Amino acid sequence: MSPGRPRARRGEGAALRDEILTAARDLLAETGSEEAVSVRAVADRVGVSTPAIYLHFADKDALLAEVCNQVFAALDAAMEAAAASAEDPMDSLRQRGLAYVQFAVANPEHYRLVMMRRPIDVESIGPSDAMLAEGAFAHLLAAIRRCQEAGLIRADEEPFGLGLVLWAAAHGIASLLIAKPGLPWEHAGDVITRTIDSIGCGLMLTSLYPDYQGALSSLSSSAPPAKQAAER
Amino acid sequence: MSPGRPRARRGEGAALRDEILTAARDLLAETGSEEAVSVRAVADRVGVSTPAIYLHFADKDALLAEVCNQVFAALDAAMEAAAASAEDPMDSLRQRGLAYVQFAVANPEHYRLVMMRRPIDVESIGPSDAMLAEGAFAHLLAAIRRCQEAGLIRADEEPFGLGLVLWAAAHGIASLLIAKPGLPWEHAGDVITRTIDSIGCGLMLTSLYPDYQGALSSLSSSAPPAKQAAER
DNA sequence: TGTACATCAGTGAACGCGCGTTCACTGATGTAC
DNA sequence: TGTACATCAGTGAACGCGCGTTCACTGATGTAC
Repeated sequence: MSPGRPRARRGEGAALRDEILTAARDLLAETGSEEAVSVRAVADRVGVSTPAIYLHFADKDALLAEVCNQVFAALDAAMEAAAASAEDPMDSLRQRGLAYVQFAVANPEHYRLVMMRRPIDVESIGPSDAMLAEGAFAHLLAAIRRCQEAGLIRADEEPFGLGLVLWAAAHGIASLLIAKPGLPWEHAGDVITRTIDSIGCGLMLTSLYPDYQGALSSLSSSAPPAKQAAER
Repeated sequence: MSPGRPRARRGEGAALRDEILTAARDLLAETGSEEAVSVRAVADRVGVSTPAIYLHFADKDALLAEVCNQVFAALDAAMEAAAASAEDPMDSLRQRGLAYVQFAVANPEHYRLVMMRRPIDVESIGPSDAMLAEGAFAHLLAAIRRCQEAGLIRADEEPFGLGLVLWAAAHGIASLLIAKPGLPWEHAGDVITRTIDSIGCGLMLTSLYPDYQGALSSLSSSAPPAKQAAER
């Protein structure tokens, strides 16, 4: 910190705030460890003394909360970009799922921060109201509604419930990839597409056919001879 | 620690080891926070001085590793018990999934410890070799094979890949419930069964019908009029 | 145009805290002779 | 049967560390008169 960075001009103190947030994000990415993101480490990386952080954030939690908001925004942007190239409403859900997992794998410690942490405030914390109200989840719900309007999912289904199902499915793969990198993920791509296909087509089936068991077994009567293959 | 617990007899020092493990598990459950499980806190709860822990465990990591093993064993036991009452091989998978999520919700901090932690050792750690070799995952693979033998899933599918899909699906719900308790989970049960049904029947469909898209649309031609419902 | 002064954007040093771990020790228990 | 002694199962005090946060301060920047 010997030479240090130049002191900001009168009205430009807020510029440091952005640098602090960027430093925190970079530290997460480079160290791959939330513990490495201490107030001291962030200040050091910016080239500023430790107490300077407190000129811009009330405390460490406030700093991390703002990082969370930025990560959620980036996740949303990634999913929207992927969905833009979708061919139809159902493919839009699929592309979102793929983009979700890819984002998590590309930014594991960021993902861990926003989706795998113990909630600080057990009561009040929805999953960051911003995410629900205008973020990635809201966009997912809109995509589900478009599927309903296209007749691909029953219109009397509650989009919120379906959204949770899809979110949980994508989150399952993403967080398992992050928490258990030692698993033999050679065919991780297969697991992802397989899950998405299963969930997607299972969703359509159970949604279009309340009696999906019957539909399935009527299909099974003309199914390929899986049993014989098993008996080889 | 003033009166303390009686000192163990000559050959009985190992009894303290079990008490330490139990104390660590109880602390996790009661505080709901891994940070609360310090070597000091564990020793205090057992009624023993802090260095006494080191007579039975090389360091804190070794202690936590043993707790992990116990939690994995308990998870396996819960799933096996649930599967015992299954009606058929497919229902066995379903019961395992339900039991998995129930275990996680009932023991959130234990689940977090074994399934949501950053891996200590990035390289060597498989997901605890014990789990893969003889634990819950191995039992899941066996259950999948029984489905294949019954002709419910194609025999030429790789059970390991399907196992990952199912594990990820259950883990998705479990870890989302734990990490985001603030979400409106009023119908958590619906999300669970909905996911299990979707995955299960999607798995059967995509597995029995490589051309599941065709099968789905042939079904769709005789589908209930979802489109009209959407147009009301 | 010059100067006193308020304010803004920081700094350096220190606070108390809890942590994992180590060290030198103690005292009861059992065993060898 | 008695006693010296090795060992086992611990204890008490202390180590250094990094953490979040606070306090009193400094010095450049702009403004009022």
